Amino acid sequence: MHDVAARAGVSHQTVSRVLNDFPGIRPETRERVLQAIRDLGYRRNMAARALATGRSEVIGVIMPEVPHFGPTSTLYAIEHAAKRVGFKPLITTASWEPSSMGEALDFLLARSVDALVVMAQHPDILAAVETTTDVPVLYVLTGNSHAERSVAVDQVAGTRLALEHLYDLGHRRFQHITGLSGLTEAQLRRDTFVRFLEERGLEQLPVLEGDWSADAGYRAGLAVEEGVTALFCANDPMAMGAIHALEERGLAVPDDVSVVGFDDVPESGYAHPALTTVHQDFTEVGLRAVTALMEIINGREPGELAPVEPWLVVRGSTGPAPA
Amino acid sequence: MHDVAARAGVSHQTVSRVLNDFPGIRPETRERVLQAIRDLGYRRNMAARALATGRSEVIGVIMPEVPHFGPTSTLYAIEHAAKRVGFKPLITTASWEPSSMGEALDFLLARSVDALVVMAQHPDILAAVETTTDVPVLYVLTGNSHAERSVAVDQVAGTRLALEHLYDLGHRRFQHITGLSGLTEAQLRRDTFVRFLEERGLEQLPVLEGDWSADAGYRAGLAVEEGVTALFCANDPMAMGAIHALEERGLAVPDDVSVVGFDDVPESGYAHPALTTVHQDFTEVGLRAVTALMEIINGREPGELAPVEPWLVVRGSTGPAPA
DNA sequence: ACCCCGCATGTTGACGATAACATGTTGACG
DNA sequence: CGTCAACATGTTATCGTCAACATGCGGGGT
Repeated sequence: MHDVAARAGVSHQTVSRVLNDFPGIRPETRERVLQAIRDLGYRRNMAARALATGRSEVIGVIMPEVPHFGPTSTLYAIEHAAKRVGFKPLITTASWEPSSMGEALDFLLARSVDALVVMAQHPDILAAVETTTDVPVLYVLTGNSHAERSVAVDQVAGTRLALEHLYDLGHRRFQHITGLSGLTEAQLRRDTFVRFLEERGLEQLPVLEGDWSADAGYRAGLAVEEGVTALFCANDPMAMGAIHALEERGLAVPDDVSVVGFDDVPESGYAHPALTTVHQDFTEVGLRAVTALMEIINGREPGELAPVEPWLVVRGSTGPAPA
Repeated sequence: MHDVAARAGVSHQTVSRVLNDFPGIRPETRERVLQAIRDLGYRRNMAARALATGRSEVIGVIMPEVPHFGPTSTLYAIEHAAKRVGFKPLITTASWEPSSMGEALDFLLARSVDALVVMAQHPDILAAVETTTDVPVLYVLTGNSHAERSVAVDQVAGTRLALEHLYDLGHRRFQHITGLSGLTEAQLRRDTFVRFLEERGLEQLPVLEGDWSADAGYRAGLAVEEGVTALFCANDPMAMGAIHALEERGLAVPDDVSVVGFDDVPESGYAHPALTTVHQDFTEVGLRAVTALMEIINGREPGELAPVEPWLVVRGSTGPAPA
């Protein structure tokens, strides 16, 4: 910066002002500085800037350890939204063990991130984070729990859309393949499933434990009970695995069993049969998250953090209940 | 840091030494400092550290703008490998326009990243990057071009595995659905496809343009020529889309047409029919990339950057050529 | 008893930017 | 013609850390 100042024949402070778009710089001076910057290929050192200002224009993002569709899509959405306001995400993964979460936090906070996005998949850690720091924190992908500080797709609504669709088609014997045990979204879908059956007075068959993977879906599909006609899967890959298993067992989809997934991954329209699924708009989630964080960073109150509404995409994997 | 020093009754420099594991500190003193750190919940300011040392323990990663399986898997692999050596990835996306790439570079270099991973999907930008900076740069996912500074799965080998498999099954009429035009990996798979047909003296039918998406695969599948019995798709989602299209046209897979994908996404084993595909070990790519970068950062020569070998996973979507 | 050496720790000055305050230069106005 | 804003720019201190050098202290060799 000093060199730039010398070359432009001004003080380093003037260079700083040009860089930060301060008012009250003669256009001619500004041009001289900009030219010097170009000539020298100067790039400002953000570490120094961060030290002086306490801001870094970086958003810390804590991701789950396994790269599933939801988190990665959201990450991309955050990146794109953040880029437009000059921020970038600094990524770290953490499991839900407190030590892992603690390390992730330490790392990000030590780098003086301006905000934190926690893709908190486990309820226990939520509180722990907030007490550790005064950096604005937003939870993402937590269903609609922690509504105060969370941006998420409404899991309860999504689950109900799927189940009502099946119910309306005449199905009365339901089973559910869960997401990875302990994660808030998996738990919300599961709880809503159980409650739905209760409300309608339907038989509670055992819930099948999954972990989001197509492999788990396949295994669970092998364990689906006889007589079940409606299978609600906590995500699309598990639905694909389950369909594969059902067909191996001689059960046709949707003639014998209707299957619904969750996420609407881009391939789901081309599965066989094409998958009926709940669409989640992760782009919107990322956008709202970044928008809200910017409000907080700039000292304004973020608007209402309404849950993002999912919608049902009906395709070939669901049909009327067999007689 | 000053507060910690005061509380432990030492100078701030001693605190610094403890933090950085310098030798020659009395165990008792070290313990006192550590206790003070714990008491005060002190966290060191990496911006200041970065300013003083010029190192940040951050790896800049430039990703393509669209979150496909390969880049995201690799990103995760990089994150996991980097975490073990105390680094984290700072993410930015860029298209292959020079301005976009330039912005991404400026952002990352301004933050004094210690190394750069470029998921360079376009050959033109490769050179541009290197002249801009003296930070160690590694290209990832570039096929086996730029072997000097690149870690990648051997695209030529992978493509040949797929094509030889089909050839050995008796297929003689091939078509190819490409990845997004202009990207190095798509180009390598395409070039290798064309060369393979030349070598075997097979008819060159038009190459079908895709963009990695299942939608594009579906559209291309509708355009597959009559009489084609072997379809090589540049990735798995396009293969799924294409299979869907073929079956809509009354062509059975694999009885009429054999289809091979690329990537081995976790769902491909549960597609219908299960997809024969080329497995790419992105975890290995990420690991090798980080390992090599650490060598360079620490002033050692990185070992040979051998391409990662892909392998073929044969499943139900390929079979003998029809008579 | 003296010297010198090595260990453990303290002191000072970067690093590269911003913030707060200080200065110089115009031009309008009484 | 002198005064005082308002504007444009310069000067100095500061952010939190590390590196280089300085210091104090105890002990072994002669």
